[in-house]
Amino acid sequence: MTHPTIYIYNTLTRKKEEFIPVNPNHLGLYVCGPTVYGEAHLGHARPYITFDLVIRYFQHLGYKVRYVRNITDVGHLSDELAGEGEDKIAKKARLEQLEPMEVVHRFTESFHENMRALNIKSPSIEPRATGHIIEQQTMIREILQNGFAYESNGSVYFDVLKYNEKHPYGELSGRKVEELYENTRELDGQSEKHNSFDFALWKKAAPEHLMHWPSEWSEGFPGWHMECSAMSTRYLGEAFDIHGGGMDLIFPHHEAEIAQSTAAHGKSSVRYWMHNNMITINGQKMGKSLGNFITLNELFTGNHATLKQAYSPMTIRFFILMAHYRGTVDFSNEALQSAEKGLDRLMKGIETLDKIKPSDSSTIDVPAMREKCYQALNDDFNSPILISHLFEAVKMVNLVLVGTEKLDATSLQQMKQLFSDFVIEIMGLMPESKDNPREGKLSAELINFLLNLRQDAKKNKDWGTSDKIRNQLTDLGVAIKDTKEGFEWEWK
RNA sequence: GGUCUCGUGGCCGAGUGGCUAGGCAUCGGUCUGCAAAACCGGGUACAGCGGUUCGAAUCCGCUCGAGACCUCCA
Repeated sequence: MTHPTIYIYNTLTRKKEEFIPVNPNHLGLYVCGPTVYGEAHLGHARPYITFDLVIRYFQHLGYKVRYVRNITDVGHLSDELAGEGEDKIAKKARLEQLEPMEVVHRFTESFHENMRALNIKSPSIEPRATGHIIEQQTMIREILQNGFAYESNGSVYFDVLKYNEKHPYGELSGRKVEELYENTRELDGQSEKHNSFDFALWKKAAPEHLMHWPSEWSEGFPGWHMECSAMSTRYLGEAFDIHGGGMDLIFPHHEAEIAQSTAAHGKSSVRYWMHNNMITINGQKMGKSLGNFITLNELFTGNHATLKQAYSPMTIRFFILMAHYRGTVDFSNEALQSAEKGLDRLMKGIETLDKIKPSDSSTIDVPAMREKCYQALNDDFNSPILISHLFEAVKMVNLVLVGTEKLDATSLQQMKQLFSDFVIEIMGLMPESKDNPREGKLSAELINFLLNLRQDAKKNKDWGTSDKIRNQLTDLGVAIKDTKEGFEWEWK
């Protein structure tokens, strides 16, 4: 099977590179998943939607995809005080008087619900850090044996200086070890480390620490960056195609991953590093630490002071796809509303296709449009360009309906396939049924009855009655659209 | 302070040397009893200054402004 050439921007080289899979016709992709200690917010949606587009496109092209996205349920320190830092999850658990695994379970479920709502495909494997302690310990041993780590007071640290003698440290983030000397902040508990920029592979647990496992070094827990190295190797091998995640993970997380893998196996396992940019709000990064985030559930319900209305999952999805993944996206009600209307226009275009009767001839070159769509995606997954082509297609469809353009049976079928492939399958945009919260008070039959009554009134030029029905129903939340044939309506 | 990114029409957001991106809003038109909805169409923007070039939003320099990373972060 031959595939089109895909160009991917590789963070490592800072340019677009031709994608060549490690194994022909296969894609191995690892994406850093969430730390499940709180509800997912809008910022979390971005990488998972971005890489959902990636896997959907590769699958569309016929690649066999193995997509691994982890759940971090242990390990990342929450305090700046590295020495006394406690696990984020353990901390939350203590605050809420819950077992750590209870917290993990709750927010994992919530995360999954959000992902499902956004029509994000489930990964092939969703490994958990706590389920791979053995693998992480094994890898730590390899790094120790290769001389790139040292034990100190029950903890194991990565020896950045020693590593840097043989392999360049800082390639991905563009940092140099000499600069790290100047720029790394002095933290407590640094005495165990040879250098401030050394990072923990294994951490000895404090007595009150709830999550810990036995090891030859200490009763403790794995360091911040081990899980991704260990689990990506376990499920994708020592060389795989793409590793993705948010830009904020480049340093130190992904830099550390490269160092760990190289220290253990002699080479980095990743061919292409892909990083999505951040979502901003008022020009600032949306994030937990700044407290300026809006959770996905809040978006879906409109239940947040900043929100002027609720935004459906597909609106969020479309909003994110309207920008290229490497640019920032600034949140605003105006931008979301614009996305909502744009999406509506796109989906209406698909509905319009079903109303079209094929002509004898065609004035539209559908295969050429399709080719343009492929080109957009092949160029580093340029979804905004793809969307602009699809809007062109919508315009064509509308012009066919009006009679300005023509589609024969073959072209009509090709056009339907175009939308089905690119909108539904690849971009993952699903038609959404509008909520009808007033259904309890108003039934569809009753509305139809009233509108038929209005039709009769209109025939008799009884505009008073006709407008009264229209105005009343409008006030009750029914959007009436008069058409040539009669009327249509929907919940507003 | 160090490293890096960005500044596009009312708003969002593509585009990297010459060819109308697109969406939302607005305005005009079609349709309609009037509306609404829908559809069609118009408007030529690229922070400022200087340079390279036949030609720059696109390359180079400077200035101003915004942001990211350097600590957990998607």
